[in-house]
Amino acid sequence: MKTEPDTFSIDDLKGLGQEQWDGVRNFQARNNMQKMKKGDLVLIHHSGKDPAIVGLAKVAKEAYPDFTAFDKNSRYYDPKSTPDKTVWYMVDVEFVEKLNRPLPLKEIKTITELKDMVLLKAPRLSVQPVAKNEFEFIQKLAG
DNA sequence: GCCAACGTTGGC
DNA sequence: GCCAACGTTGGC
Repeated sequence: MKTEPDTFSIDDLKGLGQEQWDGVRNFQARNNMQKMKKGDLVLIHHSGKDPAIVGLAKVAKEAYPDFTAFDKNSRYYDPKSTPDKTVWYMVDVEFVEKLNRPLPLKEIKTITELKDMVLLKAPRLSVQPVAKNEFEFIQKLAG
């Protein structure tokens, strides 16, 4: 899962312990969230300045309606989604750990084992699948 | 249903 | 700050 550290960083998640991953307004990303199961591990990636995979989280609650879409005052308000007919969903994410060594995007690009990562092919997709071998490789490298 | 225009994201 | 990639919108 990607996030802008200026908006919500791994340290923010660490401080809160757990948080609702709201504001996802992209169908592909939403579909990926709906596939998540409680306990699934999640890599957290910072986008923007110094893009890097920075930490680990896990799914604390499976997909449920993102109510910020119903709130006219929310920056994530979307009239397409109503309580009766929900379009957007979110999951709850729980902090697990920060990587001992954040893995910069620049470095990911040079690693053969990680060359097929969705992160490199669809940099704009905010919730994306990670292959098992990719995940294990990153854990071993940066854990 | 297609496609141009536009806005947003994210890497550099 | 720029630009490429991509998703969404709206006119036809």
